[in-house]
Amino acid sequence: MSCESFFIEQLQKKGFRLTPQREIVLSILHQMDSPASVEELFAKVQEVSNAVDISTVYRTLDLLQDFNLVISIDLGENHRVFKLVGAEEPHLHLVCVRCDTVIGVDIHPAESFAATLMEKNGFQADLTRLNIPGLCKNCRGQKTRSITVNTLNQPAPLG
Amino acid sequence: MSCESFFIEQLQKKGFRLTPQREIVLSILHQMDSPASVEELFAKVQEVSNAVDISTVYRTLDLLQDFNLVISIDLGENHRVFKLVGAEEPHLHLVCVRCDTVIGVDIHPAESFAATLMEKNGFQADLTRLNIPGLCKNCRGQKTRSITVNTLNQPAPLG
DNA sequence: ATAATTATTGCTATCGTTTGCATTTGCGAC
DNA sequence: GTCGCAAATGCAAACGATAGCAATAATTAT
Repeated sequence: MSCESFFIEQLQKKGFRLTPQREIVLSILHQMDSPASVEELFAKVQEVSNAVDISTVYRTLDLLQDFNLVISIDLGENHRVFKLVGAEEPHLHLVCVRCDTVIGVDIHPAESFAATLMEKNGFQADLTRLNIPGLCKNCRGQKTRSITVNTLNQPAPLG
Repeated sequence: MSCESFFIEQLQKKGFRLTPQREIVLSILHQMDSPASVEELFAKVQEVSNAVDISTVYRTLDLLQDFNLVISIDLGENHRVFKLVGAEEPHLHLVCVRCDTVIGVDIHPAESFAATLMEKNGFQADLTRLNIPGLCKNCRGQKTRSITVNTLNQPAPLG
């Protein structure tokens, strides 16, 4: 697969090595159909070989992120998930703060917004790393929220 | 100050208590002129009273976030900073991935973009929690980047 | 003012992630 | 193939952040 061949190519270019551990982690990422936590990924890696250490999984994920083959998404509450993006068009991610679903969407609607930021602030936004928090279609429909959450969502003070 | 009075009001409303520790943390946040890490905040808190535990600082920051008086910004690399926003208009944050500077900007240019997301994806974006990664004016000018970083920033593979 | 109630604290243990280091192993040179 | 070197690994220790819990202290009722 070309995702693997790109990985191998990148490794060789940098003088890094192709190891069984790295192949396993990449293949597991391929199997996932939604972004997965380290815990999930490590569990699946261990099904293949229980000799692989979790620190190697972390290190491989870092490497894949450097290669832009994987992105990580912060779900808040110290919850982070990883997603293989190598084969896809660049896109941004809508992250539901309620159910943690991640939706990849076309990057183009954001480009005029990015242009405004550049014009007004001289800031060059990196839309491929942009994760947008909010409520997905499903969760938006569900209005039953706990009292605690409701009362906390009040307007900010004035001074 | 009205930020403090809002805090006290919110505490009373929920049956929570105003403690010296909470007052200290809030006053330290007031002193900071840029977003600060827990490490920095805790150091300053200890200058006031070294009896305050770091877990209390964490808990107070959580509480202030629930009250929408404080926001936290993920700088990546497991680096998180906190910023007092109680007195400000809601705005979004431009986060420089190079120097970690955080710039607060007006939320309005993002609203048409948010409208597009709602229309196309049924997703209700929360712009007040939106942090946009990219390069700030200063860092955009500096083209001298390490070879490692340059070679890593290559287009994604096709398949 | 005093007592009762219960939120909050500091301490400790724990969890998830990272780092240091000796050992292993991939990979190029021979 | 074998050798040599440096990258990568597994292990264990360290680190930042969190949770449990007994002791403390802020608020309410008396």
